Amino acid sequence: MRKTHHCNQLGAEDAGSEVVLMGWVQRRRDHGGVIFVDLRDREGLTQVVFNPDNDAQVHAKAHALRSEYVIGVRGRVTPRPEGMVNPNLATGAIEVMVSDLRIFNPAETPPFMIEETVEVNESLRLKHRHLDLRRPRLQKNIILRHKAGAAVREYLNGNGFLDIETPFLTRSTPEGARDYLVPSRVNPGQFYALPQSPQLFKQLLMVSGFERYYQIVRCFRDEDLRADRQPEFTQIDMEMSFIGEEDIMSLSEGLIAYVFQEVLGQAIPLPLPRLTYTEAMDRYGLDKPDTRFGMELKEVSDIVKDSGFKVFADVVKKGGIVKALNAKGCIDFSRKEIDDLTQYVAVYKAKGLAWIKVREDGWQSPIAKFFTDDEKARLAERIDMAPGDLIFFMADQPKIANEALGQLRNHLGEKLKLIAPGTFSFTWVTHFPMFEWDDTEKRHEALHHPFTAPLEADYDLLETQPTAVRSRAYDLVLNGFEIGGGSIRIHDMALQSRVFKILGMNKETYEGKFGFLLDALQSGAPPHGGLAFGFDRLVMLMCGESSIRDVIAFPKTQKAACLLTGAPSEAATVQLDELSLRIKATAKV
RNA sequence: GGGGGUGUAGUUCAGUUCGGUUAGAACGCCGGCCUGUCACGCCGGAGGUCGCGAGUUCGAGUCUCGUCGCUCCCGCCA
Repeated sequence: MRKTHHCNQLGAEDAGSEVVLMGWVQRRRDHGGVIFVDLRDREGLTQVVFNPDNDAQVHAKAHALRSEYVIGVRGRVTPRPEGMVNPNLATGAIEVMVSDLRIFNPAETPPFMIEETVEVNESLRLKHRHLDLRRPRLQKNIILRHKAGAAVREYLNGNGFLDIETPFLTRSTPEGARDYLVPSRVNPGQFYALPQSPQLFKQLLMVSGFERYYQIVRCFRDEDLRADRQPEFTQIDMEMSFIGEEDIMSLSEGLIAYVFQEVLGQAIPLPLPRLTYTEAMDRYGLDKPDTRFGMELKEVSDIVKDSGFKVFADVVKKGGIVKALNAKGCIDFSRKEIDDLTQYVAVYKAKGLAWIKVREDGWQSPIAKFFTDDEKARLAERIDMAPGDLIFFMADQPKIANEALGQLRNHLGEKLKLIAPGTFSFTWVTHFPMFEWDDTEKRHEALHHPFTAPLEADYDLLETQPTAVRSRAYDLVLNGFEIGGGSIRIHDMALQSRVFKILGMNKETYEGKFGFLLDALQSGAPPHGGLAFGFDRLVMLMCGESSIRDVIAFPKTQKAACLLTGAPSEAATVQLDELSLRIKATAKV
């Protein structure tokens, strides 16, 4: 018996032919006489029929069938009787009259139904992931993921990129995320690190002259998990030589457009819109703006800086900003709803949330009395107030005010249903700052990574005013998610050394950690740059999912555990001995 | 490390407000009947460590404390 068709293939035109189908019993409907079985494989469902008049022996055998039994059937494709066609099924015009049945394997009753209709607790799904993966949603997601990966390879192969593998057992580097460490047996007391990304290797491949590299590659970061963050995740990693921002951005856009066209049949108009980091922060408060809806932020610091409202005036005097968000037509928000929103922004360290309800006959607001008529008029114009509007104000240091109001904007966009389902809204964000001052560590940190090139126009500011230096980094944002990011790299040893110094690394430190990179930069390094896409996030958005767990075949829980295999687990003493490791007594077992 | 949500039958949930008889429903499962169903139908049945552990109480699914899992978020994530 050999499978001749998938369960989505047969139609009226196949009537009369003898076929063999194999798959799982989705559902059985036993009428005492005739028995119907919906047979499922990865492609679809076909109704197969056991009729005692046709073959009493096979019919008797079919009584034993239960959900998820794995069977093979041989039979004749038959048009369904008049009025029995099922329009909801791709193969609904026909059925297969079974003449031979093989039960390859019976199955226990599954812990949850293998169908879409029930939402099942996620820990149960993860424990029985092999069963969860049988369900239509994950089947669809995993297949879409495959198609997206295939399209990526097609596009990059066709554009002169070489797929080159890089090591997983590599060296721990300072900065960035916490590394996953792997002890070395042959070098007691020493460790490899799993790569947070193949960053340095791909730069070295450019130095080696490969010109265009890509890899769909696993990366590892030992940080706390989120709906869009797993400890191991997949990047589409790319690097190119002899190029600038424009080259890599247009190539990346082309890749995205190709993938969306091939996988979803969706045309993405190019070029994609661009925002500078400054514009993004100004208009959306976030460096990964959700551009699927408007409701942009407006800064009003200049209007309120001398106002009688001390909270606003003082914030501006201390270098802070005051920004406003106009929730159009939301005047009917209750006191409780506004309180809830205040709670919402408090998560982002906002100290309060001032508001104004714009009525036909004037403002209703706890803060209205503090403003002069002139200030009111200017605010009304700046914020585009109209009767029925609800205005929110945030006054704080720029970082907090932007973050809190930007998150509030996203929250309201969802709450007010301003986002049309199925929308894909891309934007580039460019000209990120090079450095950020870390107040805890009392030093500058690279916003992107230490190998990102500064904008040439800002070289002079490197030592004098590091936080004003803009970088040649760019992120690609889709629906408020950072789905990709990259930069033009430093290909000059002297410049790289200056950047390391600003990051607070002395010569010994960076030569010890990155000596191999500095050597490479002096060995004839071409100008180069690249970009990496978060493949899981991209696929998640393409699938319309809200967690990357739903596009990863075997994901981990928030505690970084695999409920299917039971990883992580304790190691045997013999193994630890071989690795010269001992577990601290204080470690929780 | 912190904050929120959640855990009751195989599954999804109700019951918890205000402690009180034998913890319910739907789906699934098992058995019987049924020859045109496709979420088949009808009849019958089984199935519970109320996450776990303490405590309060005459009595705890319900109250208190602790603990564990899952989840969302903050911190963290070059």
